[in-house]
Amino acid sequence: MDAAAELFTGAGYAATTTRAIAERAGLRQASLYYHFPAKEDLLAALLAETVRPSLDVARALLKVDAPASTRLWALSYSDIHLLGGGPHNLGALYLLPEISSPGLADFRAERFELKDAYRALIGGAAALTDLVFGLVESTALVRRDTPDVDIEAHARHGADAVLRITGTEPGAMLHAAALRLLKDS
Amino acid sequence: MDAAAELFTGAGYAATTTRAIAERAGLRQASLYYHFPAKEDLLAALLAETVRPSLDVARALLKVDAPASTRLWALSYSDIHLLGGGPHNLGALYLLPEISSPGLADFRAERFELKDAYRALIGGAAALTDLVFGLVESTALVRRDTPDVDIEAHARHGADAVLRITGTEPGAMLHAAALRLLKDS
DNA sequence: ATTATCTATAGATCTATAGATAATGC
DNA sequence: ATTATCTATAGATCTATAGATAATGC
Repeated sequence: MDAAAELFTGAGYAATTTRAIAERAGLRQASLYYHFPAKEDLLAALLAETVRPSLDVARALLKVDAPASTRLWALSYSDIHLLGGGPHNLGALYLLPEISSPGLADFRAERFELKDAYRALIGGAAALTDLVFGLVESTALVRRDTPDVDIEAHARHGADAVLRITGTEPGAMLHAAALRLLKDS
Repeated sequence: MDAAAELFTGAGYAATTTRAIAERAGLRQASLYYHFPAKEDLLAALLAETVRPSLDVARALLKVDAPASTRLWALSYSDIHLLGGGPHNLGALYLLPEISSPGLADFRAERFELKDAYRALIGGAAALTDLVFGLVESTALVRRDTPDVDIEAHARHGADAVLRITGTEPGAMLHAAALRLLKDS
C-alpha cells in the first residue's frame, strides 16, 4: 500500500501499472492479487485509510461543546495536516479522475459525510462550504507545486483563511482553543 | 480537441484511449495522428488553450491603473469563469497527474506566470498566494461534486473569498469597478 | 501535388488467472 | 491445511507507423 500510495499520488492511477507497484514492494506482479482482488481495491483501501482519520476528527468535533468557528478552524487545520503532512501527498488521491468510478462509492460517501461536517460548522451555507472544502483539498496542488512546503505553516494559514472566508477573524485565543480541542480528542 | 476535452476532464488522460477520442470526433483512431504527432500533444494543446485566456487577462490587469484588491477580485472572478464556465470543466485538466510530465513544461511555465500575477496583486506573500491559487483551481473539484453549479454565483463568491483571505472586505463598489475593468480589456 | 482520411498491423504492454512450490502451523 | 509467494500465460488492449485511397487545388 505504501508503494501504491507513492505511485498513485505521483503518476496517477491509470498510469501506474500493477507491475510497478509490485516491484517497489519487492514482489512479483501476480503476487499483488493474493492481497487485493483487483487493482481498484488497492486504490479503495488507500482512499479509505485517508478519509477515515479526517472523518474521525470531524465526528468528534461535531459532538464537542465549543464555538463553531473554533471547531471549523480545528477541522481545517487537522485535515490539511492529514492530507499533506505524510510522506506521500495523499491529498492527490482526491484529485484523481478515477474517484468517480462506481467501485469507489464507499469512499465518496465518506467524503460527503466529511463535507457535511464542514457544512454544519459553517452554518449550512452551501456556497461557502464548496469554497472552504475546495481550499482544504487544494493542499495537494500546493504540495505538487512546492514539494518542500512547510505543512504546519500551511495548515495554520489555511485554517485562518477558512475562518476569514466565513467572516471570522481568528486570533491567538481561538488558535489555542482549537489546538486544545484536537489534543483532547 | 472538443472530444479530447470531454474525455480527459471526465476520465483522465491515461484512461482515455486515442480510439475513444477518435470515435467521439467521428474519425478512425489512426486519423488523429494526421492532426497531432502524439497523444500528449493533444493534452498540451488543450492546456495551452485553457491557460492562455487566463494569462491574457492577468497581463492586462497587471498594466491597468486600479487598486490591487479590485484587480485581484477581477482576476479571480475571471479565472473561475474560464476554468468552470465552459461546457467541459476544463479546470479538471490542471488536476491531472500528467501535468508533471516533461513534455508539458510550456504549460507549467505559463501557469507559473499566472501564479506570479496573483502573487504580485496579493503583495508578494507566498503563503497567501498558494491558498488563493488553490481556491481558484479547486473550482474543478466543486464542479465535479456539483455538475450543475451556478458558475456565475460561484465566481462571485470565490472572488469575494479571495479578498477576505487577503484581508479586504469586498463591497458593491469594488465589484462594480472590477467588472468594469474586465469589460474594458 | 496536397490534404485528409482510411485499413492493417507491428510491437509493446497490462490485468488477472491457473497452477506449482516452499514454508509454517495444527 | 494454510499462507504467501512464484512462473507462465491468456486475452485484451493501446499507441503509433506504413502505405493505400479519394478528393481537391494548382
